[in-house]
Amino acid sequence: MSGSFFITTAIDYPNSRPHIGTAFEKIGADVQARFRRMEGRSVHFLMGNDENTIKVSQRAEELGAEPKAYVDDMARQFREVWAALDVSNDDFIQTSEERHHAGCRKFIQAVFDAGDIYKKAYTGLYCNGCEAFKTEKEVENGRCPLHPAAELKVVEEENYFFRLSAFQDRLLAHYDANPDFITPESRRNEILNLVATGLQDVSITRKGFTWGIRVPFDPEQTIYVWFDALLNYITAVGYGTDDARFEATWPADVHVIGKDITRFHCALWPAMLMSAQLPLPRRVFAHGFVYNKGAKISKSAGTAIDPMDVFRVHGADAFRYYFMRECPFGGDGNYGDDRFAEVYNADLADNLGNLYSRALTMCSKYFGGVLEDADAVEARAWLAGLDLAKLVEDLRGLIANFEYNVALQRIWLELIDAANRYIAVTQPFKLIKTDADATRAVLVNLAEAMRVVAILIKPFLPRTAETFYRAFNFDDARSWDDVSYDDVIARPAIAKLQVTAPLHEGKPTPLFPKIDVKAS
RNA sequence: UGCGCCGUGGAGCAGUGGUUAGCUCGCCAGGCUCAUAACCUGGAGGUCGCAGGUUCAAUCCCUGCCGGCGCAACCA
Repeated sequence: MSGSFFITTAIDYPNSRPHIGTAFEKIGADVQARFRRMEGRSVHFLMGNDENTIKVSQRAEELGAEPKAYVDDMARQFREVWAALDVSNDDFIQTSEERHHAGCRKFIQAVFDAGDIYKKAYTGLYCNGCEAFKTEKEVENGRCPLHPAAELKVVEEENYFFRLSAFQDRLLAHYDANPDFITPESRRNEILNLVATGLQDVSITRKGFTWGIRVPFDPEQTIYVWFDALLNYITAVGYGTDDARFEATWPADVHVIGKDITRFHCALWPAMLMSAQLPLPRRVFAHGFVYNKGAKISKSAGTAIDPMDVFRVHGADAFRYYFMRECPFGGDGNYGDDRFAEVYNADLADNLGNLYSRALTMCSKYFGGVLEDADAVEARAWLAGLDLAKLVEDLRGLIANFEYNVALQRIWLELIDAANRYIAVTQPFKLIKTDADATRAVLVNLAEAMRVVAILIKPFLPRTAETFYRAFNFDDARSWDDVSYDDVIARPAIAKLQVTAPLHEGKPTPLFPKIDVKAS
C-alpha cells in the first residue's frame, strides 16, 4: 500500500441541478476518501462537471447566457450541494477550464501520433436530443424513440474515429491480469462479455461546433464528449500542464462511477490510455442506482429529488447515513420519505442519538460530568466479550471494498446495541444508590463505547462522529483530526475523564430529534 | 432482440451447498426508568416466485416458465 490515494467520481452534466442519485455517488466516494485519509494515505479526491456538450451550450442559449457563464454558475451550485453534504473533494474540475483543454489537445495528438485515430466519412440519422447518430435498428417510425418530438436529420460528415477495435486483446489481457480492475463482480462479467464479443471503433469528434475543444490537427472539429470527459481524470492532475504533478498523482487508485457508464471507463478509457502509453487506473468501482420508491430517477419524468430538500431538514449526516446504510453501494437502492423516517428514527434517533443522551445525562447527574481515575478502569466490559480488534479489521476490509451498508450494520449491531445492552445489564441508575465506584466504572465504559463508535463512524457521519468524540475530553490525549481506526484499539490514558459536551440543565440536546411519522 | 438484475415471514431488505434462514419496521407479552414514549428480554408470523434437474443434501448450482425491472454506447 503506497502513501497516496487518488480517487475520482464521474463528472456530471450541468444541464440541471444534482439529484439524490448523483449525491449517492459523491457520498460513497467521500466515505472512501475519508476512510483512506484516516488510514494515513495522502488522498487526492477529484470531482467535476462535464461541460463541453452541445446541450449545455444550447441550454445556455435558451437562458440567454454565454456558455461559460452558464457552466460556471452551475458549477457553483453543484459545489454548494457537495459542500453542504460534507463531501471532502480536494479539487473540482470543469472541463471548460484551460487546464483541461490543454491536456485534451496534448492527449488527442498523442493518440493521433500513435496511429490510433483516422478520418472517415459517415452518413447517418442524427438525433439532436441524443447528440448521436442512430442506427436503423434504433429508429422507430423515422424518429428516435427517446426523443420522438424531434425530427432525425440526415447528416453526412467526416469525423475522426478512435481505433477501439484494435485494443480488444490487450483489454482482455488486462482484465485477466487484474481481476480487481472492474468491481463489483457482476459489472466485471458484463464488460468481459462485451469486450469479448468485439468492439467497434468510435467516433470521437464533431464538426461545426464552437463550444468544445478543437482538435489540434483539424481545427474544424471539436472533441466529442466521451473522449473529452474521460480525460478530466488526468488533466485535473497536471497532464499537459504540470508533468511533475501528473507523474506524482496518476494513476488513479479508483474511479467511482455509475453502473451505466462502466463500458466507457473499463473499455474505452483504458484503450485510450494504452494508446497514449499512460498507466491505467488501478480500479473502477461501478455503483448502483437509487430509485424513487422503485421508479427510475428521471429529470424529465419529475422523479428526481433534490438532495437539498432532504438534508435541509434532517442534516447532512442523516442523509449520508440513509444512503450508505440503506442502499448497498454496489447494488441498487431506494429512496422514500417513509423509509427515510424509519431508518432515521430507529438507527439515528433511538440508538445512536439516544445512547449519547443517556450516557451523558448519567455522567452529569451522578458525577457532575467528571469521572476521576478513568484510566484505572479497563473499559472492556461493555463489549461483552466481542473481539474488537477483529471487528475493526473486518470493517477495514468492508469499507475498502465499498461494502458500506454491511460495515454500518455491524457497527450498529455489534457496538451500539452492545452499549445499550450494557446499560440494561449493569443498571447504573440503580447502582448509583449503592456503589458509586462501580457506577463510575460503568460510565467510563460507556464513554469508551462512545469514543470507539465516534472513530468508526467518522468516514460516514463526520459531524456526528466529531460531536461524539468531543462529548468527552478525548481530544486532550489524541487529536480528533489525527485519529485512525488503530485508535479504536489503543485507548488513550486519561485520568480525569470529563463531559465536554454542551448541556442544558444536565442534559444534551438530542442529536437526532425523532421524526414524527404521524405528523408528516 | 441482445446483455443483465430481481422475486425470502404484513412492509423493506440480508444471506449461505448441510445444525433452529438473519436484520430493520410493524404486531403481541414481559422488564426497566438513565434516556429523544427511548432501552432490554421473550414471542407469533416464511412450502426462501413456479416446474423440473444435479447432489447423500439446495433458498443458495443448472434448465425451462411466470411476474417485475435495468442497460443497449445521452441521463449517476
